[in-house]
Amino acid sequence: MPELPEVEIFKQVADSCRGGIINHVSIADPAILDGISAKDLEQRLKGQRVRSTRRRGKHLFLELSGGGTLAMHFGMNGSLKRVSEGEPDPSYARLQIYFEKGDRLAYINPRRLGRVGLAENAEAFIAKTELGPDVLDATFDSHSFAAILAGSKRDIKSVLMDQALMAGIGNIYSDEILFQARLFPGTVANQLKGKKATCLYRAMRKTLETAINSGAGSERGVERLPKEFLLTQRRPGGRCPHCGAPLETVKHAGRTSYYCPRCQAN
DNA sequence: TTAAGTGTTGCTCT
DNA sequence: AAGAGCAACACTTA
Repeated sequence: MPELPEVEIFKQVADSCRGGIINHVSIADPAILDGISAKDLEQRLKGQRVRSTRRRGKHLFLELSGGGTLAMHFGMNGSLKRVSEGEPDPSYARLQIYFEKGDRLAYINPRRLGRVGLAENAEAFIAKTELGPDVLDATFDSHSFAAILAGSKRDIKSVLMDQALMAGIGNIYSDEILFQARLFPGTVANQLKGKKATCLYRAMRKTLETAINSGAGSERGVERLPKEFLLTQRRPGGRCPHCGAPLETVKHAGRTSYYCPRCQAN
């Protein structure tokens, strides 16, 4: 679930904790830590404040008042929740940041495929991880997007999901974006030039923005998406919201793509 | 009961 | 060098 729209919602959750002084940190599962021990992380966080938050693709950064940035990734599932004092721990809360006021921020990660680490700053983490530009960043315009497509002979679905080329899109939203753009997932990227590339770029931005505004990542997020979204039907037996044809699936690199065989012509 | 499937990423092998 | 296969993990579905 956590692709760009969901992580953007988690960012808003983290923002609501800005300014609070961290009293202590509880790490229920050190396996989700990346490159730092539980003890060191607690030492580094204690007494600090979350000064600001940033997002790049599917990564969330909590920038600390005294330097250092907590870098979070949510894996194939996972979320961030603000928990009030006295409320029980959410299931699968692997790490919790307790604030002096009593509330806390819970990093939830059932499958333990996500990671939390401490970097000097977001830029350093981004460079090390080789993350491409965030697809919703204002500087990532249709020309930058078209240039990436022109430089790849791979299928468009893989290119959209390649975090080193552009960051934020995963299996779910790439299906939705290609559906909105009426493109077959196996279309070769460098065949999408000019108007076609621009059309796909606009579909990408609009789809992600719509998902964020629909409260993606909150509970029942999919049901709150517009009914013309493929995602509302993205399951075995689902039908195209546009023409009613049964959806079909193809596999690329082990990932299942859903598409409408009539609206997304090969 | 068991096995296969799943929203991600990163490694290995070709 | 790009792309396939698989492993990491926990849970759900067939």
